[in-house]
Amino acid sequence: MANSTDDMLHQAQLFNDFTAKQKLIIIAAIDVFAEKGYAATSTKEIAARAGVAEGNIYSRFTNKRGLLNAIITPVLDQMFPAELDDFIKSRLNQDYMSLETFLTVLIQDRITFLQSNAQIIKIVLSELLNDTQVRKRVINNFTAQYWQTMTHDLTVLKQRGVLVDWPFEDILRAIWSTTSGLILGFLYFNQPLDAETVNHSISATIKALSPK
Amino acid sequence: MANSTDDMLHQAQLFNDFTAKQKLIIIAAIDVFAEKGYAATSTKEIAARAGVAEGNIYSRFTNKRGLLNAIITPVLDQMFPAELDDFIKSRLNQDYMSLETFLTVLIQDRITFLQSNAQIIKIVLSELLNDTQVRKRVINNFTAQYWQTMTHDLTVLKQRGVLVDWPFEDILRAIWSTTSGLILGFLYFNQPLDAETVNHSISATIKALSPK
Amino acid sequence: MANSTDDMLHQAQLFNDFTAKQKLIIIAAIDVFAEKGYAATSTKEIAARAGVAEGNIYSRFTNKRGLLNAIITPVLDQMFPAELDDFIKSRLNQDYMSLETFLTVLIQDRITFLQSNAQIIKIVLSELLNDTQVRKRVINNFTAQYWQTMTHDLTVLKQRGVLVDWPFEDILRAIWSTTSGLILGFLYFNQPLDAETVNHSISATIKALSPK
Amino acid sequence: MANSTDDMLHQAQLFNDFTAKQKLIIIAAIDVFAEKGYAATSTKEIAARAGVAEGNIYSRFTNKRGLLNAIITPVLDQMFPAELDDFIKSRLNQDYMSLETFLTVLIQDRITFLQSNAQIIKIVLSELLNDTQVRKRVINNFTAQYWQTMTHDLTVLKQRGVLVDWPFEDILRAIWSTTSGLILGFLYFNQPLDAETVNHSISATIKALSPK
DNA sequence: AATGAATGAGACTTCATTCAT
DNA sequence: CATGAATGAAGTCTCATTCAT
Repeated sequence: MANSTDDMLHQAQLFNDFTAKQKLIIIAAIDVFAEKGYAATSTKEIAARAGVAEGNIYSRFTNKRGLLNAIITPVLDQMFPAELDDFIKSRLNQDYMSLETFLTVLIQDRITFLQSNAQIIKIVLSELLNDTQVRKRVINNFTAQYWQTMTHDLTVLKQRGVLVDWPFEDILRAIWSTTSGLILGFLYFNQPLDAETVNHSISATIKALSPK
Repeated sequence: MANSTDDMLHQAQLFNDFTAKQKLIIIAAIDVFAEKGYAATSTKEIAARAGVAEGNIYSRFTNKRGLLNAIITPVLDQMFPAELDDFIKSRLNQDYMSLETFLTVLIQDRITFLQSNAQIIKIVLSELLNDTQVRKRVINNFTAQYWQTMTHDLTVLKQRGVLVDWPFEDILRAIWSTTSGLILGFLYFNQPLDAETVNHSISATIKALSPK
Repeated sequence: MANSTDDMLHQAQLFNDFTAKQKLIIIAAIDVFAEKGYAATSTKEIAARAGVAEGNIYSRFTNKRGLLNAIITPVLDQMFPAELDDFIKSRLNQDYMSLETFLTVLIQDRITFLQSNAQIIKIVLSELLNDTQVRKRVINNFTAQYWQTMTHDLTVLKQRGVLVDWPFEDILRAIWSTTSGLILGFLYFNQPLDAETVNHSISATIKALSPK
Repeated sequence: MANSTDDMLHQAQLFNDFTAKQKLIIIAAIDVFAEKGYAATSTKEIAARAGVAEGNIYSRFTNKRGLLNAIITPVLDQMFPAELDDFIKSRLNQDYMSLETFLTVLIQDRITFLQSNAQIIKIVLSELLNDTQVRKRVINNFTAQYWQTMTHDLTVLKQRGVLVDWPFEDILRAIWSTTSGLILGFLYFNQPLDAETVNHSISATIKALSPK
């Protein structure tokens, strides 16, 4: 499946440091990696799809894994942002910030992110399951700053009595399960990602995490 | 990582049609496929880990993919069961069956299933992302009978007013997202799967799917 | 240049631990390595010359360097023997052992050895110049036992007053320079290795190392 | 190992026809060729070590082998000089010229030459073993004029009765074996090249070639 | 049935060389 | 003239699969 125009525009932003030909390689690699998986993809096929000589891959990315890393790194780095959305940041410490607003902004933001990077997300996901190194990077990115930011904010909500008093792990899992379920259905099973569907998921999460 | 004793006992049941030597191959293949992914695993490594000659793989399983299919088929076939748990079946049509009981039994059952087949689930999951054929089989298994069974039961609950009035897709996604999130955390990120954690997930799902 | 019949008989003894097909590979590799050097030889050419599939090289010898090592190891191990020729051993401690006899037996023995392993010697020599690892192995083989054996015997000859009183290094260099010069002329410049030529070299060494 | 200052000064003389940038390439190539051998060296590494673009190699030296030839040619041309040292020339036809003087001057001169061109000598040596073309050039340089000059002078010494009456091949081999043994020990095995060591080698050669 | 040696296509990668800038 | 990106042939090595024993 070829990248959509939107994807290509978005990827153009992610890979600004690369030359035009390098971008061709990256675009092609994203396509094939997302379709068949990293291990089942040959550099020959990538080169052919990019319309360049195979050697280019190695002069720019050192080796096949270097190409993979160049692709997934920017997405990995943005997957668990160190800072929350400005809107949330500005209102969270004010007493009128509801759980509903918090979760809505949070989940919407991540859905937009995941959808914008659909193809790369597929690759990251597949490697997450198969590659210990990638898994470690994800865990690291998660714990490094995101965890602290989130737990800080969740604590505020807990103290205000609008959030269920569970361990943060369970709360975060609930949020991410819903978000991921939505995206995976969209990415792999042609399920819609329209406003109503998203709203149901957000609504489900809000209810799930509200105290009884 | 080697299979646990529980896994091996469970797998012994799944693969009763195979000879002892074939089971050795299957056990070994499950281990390596789950660890590194199908594409990154060589038949030589499987044979070595099983302690048999490489040729044995081909005499019974035709080829590498045949071995994969032999492994994932029984799990695929049970992943979306055509019939619900006896307890649910017996009570669902009675008016005192609560959403809470329904979801608790349903989710508990799938968690038990997924956990019992942890290694194979990893393999199925990875192939789901990378292999169109496997994805089609999953979709097929899902829609064939499970969908009808579930929608029938969910309809009953909806009519009784204890279930939110959303499309079945959204309801099923909510259930499966929670369940999968729990299992994936357990399988890939060393998260616990103890009673409290499971209860929180189930509780979250119940709240999520209850009408306001 | 193909191996001579003598070489092949000799090599059959050196490589007894290998199967027939492995020996074919070794014979072919010796030929090409000796002719063009290790680095300039492709495994494809070796396989073609041996009449086997290229993969065989890797299943038996791990990699290209493994094949080189299999070839040079037995020769390296015999190049600087830990024990001298029986004849020398038996007579050296007797008072009538002359320097002439000592050197004649010693040099003749090494010439026979070097000539019998002509092709492999070429390979060893080339690697000696280009590969630090091989150089270390040679130095190690030299110092491990050969040095002690030789210096012990040379000491006896010195004490008897029939050997020039130089450092052992200089004496050994004189012996090996002559021997090597003879062999290299034979191997690379089509010079003869007949009795008269050898006798002149031995005679030169005897005179060179006799006290004035 | 980088070139010593002496080497660089010496090389500056050998490669006067080249521009500064070309000399940088030559210096770098000498280093790497001497260390790993011609075949195992990439032009990319040479360019990197020289601090120039890879294309420069090709604009002046045509190709990799052209670079090798540019390096070894001046040394090959001087290895077997057509004319002997002035001192020898002037005195050889006089009756008081001793074998001792002859060999001392001759060997000292070659040792100085070989030592001054140590790195290039390593390259020449390695190619001598692996490359038929280089071997032919050496043989040609040897036979072209050096052989005639030497045999002429050796004949004088023979007639005067101060030189052993062997074929010239054997005499020249004795001289060159000793000289080469000295240099090789110095180049590859960290052996000393001090006055005493050299004197022993020269002394050995004199004795070896004196009539009994 | 079982073995694992053998095969050869094809994977990843290197590298001498070219050529547009 | 200088650069180094680009090329693609060729190299090393892997691996699914076959088949003689």
